[in-house]
Amino acid sequence: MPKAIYDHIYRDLKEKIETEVFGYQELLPSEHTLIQEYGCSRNTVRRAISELASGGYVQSMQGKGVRNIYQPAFQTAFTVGGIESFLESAVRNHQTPRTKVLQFAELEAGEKLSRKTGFPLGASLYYLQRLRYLDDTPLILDHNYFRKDLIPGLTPEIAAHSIYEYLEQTLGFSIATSKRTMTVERVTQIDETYIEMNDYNCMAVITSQTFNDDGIQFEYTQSRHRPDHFQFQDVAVRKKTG
Amino acid sequence: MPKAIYDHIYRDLKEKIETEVFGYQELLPSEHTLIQEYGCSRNTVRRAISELASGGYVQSMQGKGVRNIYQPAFQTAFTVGGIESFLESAVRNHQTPRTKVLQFAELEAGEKLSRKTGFPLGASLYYLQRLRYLDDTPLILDHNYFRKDLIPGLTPEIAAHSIYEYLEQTLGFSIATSKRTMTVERVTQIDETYIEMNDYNCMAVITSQTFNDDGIQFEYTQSRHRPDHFQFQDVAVRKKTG
DNA sequence: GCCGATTTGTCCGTATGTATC
DNA sequence: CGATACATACGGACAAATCGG
Repeated sequence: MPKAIYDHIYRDLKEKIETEVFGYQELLPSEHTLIQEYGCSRNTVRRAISELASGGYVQSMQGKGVRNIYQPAFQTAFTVGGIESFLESAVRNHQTPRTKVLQFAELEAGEKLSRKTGFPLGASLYYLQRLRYLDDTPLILDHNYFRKDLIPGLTPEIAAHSIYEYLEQTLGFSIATSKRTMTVERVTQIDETYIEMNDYNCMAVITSQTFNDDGIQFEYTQSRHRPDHFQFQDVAVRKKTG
Repeated sequence: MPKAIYDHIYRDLKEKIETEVFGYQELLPSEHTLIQEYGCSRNTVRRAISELASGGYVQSMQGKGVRNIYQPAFQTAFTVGGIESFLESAVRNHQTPRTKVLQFAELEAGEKLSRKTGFPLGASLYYLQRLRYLDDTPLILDHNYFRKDLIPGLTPEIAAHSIYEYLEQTLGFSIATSKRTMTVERVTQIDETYIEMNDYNCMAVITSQTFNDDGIQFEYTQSRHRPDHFQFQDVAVRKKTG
């Protein structure tokens, strides 16, 4: 719960951009002006602007100003921007989520699994298979591996609701960084068993390693999406070559 | 070409992480120590660390330190992290790139095209269709739209080499922000004409809008990849809910 | 549990450089 | 050329979280 000043300014400017108080291609007020408006230091204003820039809202131009590059018409519904649980994403998109736990097992990370997941050799893991429904249509098949020692008391009931909520609310444990890889893979027997593929022979696959706020990896997940309901957005900023 | 101090520190620490001078899960030297080592201010050190964090190299923990979360074994070859041209990406992955220009046309942005691409209504555009080979195998089919007024003198010959290089080297014009969307779509007739699909009936599609350093969108591209050679990596950081 | 030392997080004010207009 | 705007960097202050004694 950041009540930091820079975060307040960030949210305020973001909202003004989203509601088109500042139009597309317009310049934002100068740093000097914003300092007056918010009654804070230059660093604080700059931090807020810098976060807007990394989110693709604005672009700073030395000597010129800060341009709004946010196009409201391009904001599509089903996004997977930051770290977001299935439940949170569904709610944000006004969809009804449901989860069916297909498998709930415990196992140990052998050499092969350790190399694949990034968990230390011999780690005790939960393995879950979960089918995710949106508005009663099965669309996503998840294979989750969690470190057992970091998630005490995980049950199929919790897994059917929201593991992230359990982590954050009950265990007071927060998610910090997630490294993800997106690929396209052929459908498997299991995919076809649970998901109506409509002739698609591929799945959109997100493989992720997730770290808690101590920098310890507690999750490895392969999330297999039906292609026609998959979308992933991203903003990249070019590094100056030097 | 940033010769900024923070960038020097960033690169230095990044290399020490990549070459395992700092091991996975270890703590980096404290800010205080780094200040001594580099003989600079705390803000400068913090900026370097902050960039490492957003790249998924480290994670800061208040009161504890900064943990290295970089796993060398997980660095796969074919990545599409930041903004990178086809040519640059191929070189980085030690592959031989080749481009064949299939179409080179000029057209005007009508209402439909304007809505699709984000270009202003009536803008004069170049439309290109390009087939991209890696090690002599056709793998990617690009549909590019460029704003003609921003890219004077574009020719099929330039398009066959590298448009980005032309922009940066010849026009002295730099790329700043790119907004991208990844989806999976069914193969089209055109895809199948040029790319050997091996029974795949989908393509991995990256749709991107790219802005120059004046914050003006100069490009809209749909890049269609054969699934078995597509991979996209990403690092996300969880925002504290508040 | 308390306290002090350490470490990161936030914020301020200022100075100087660079690019634009 | 001077004025404006963003970029980099410094040094200092205080807060918050952690850790060891």
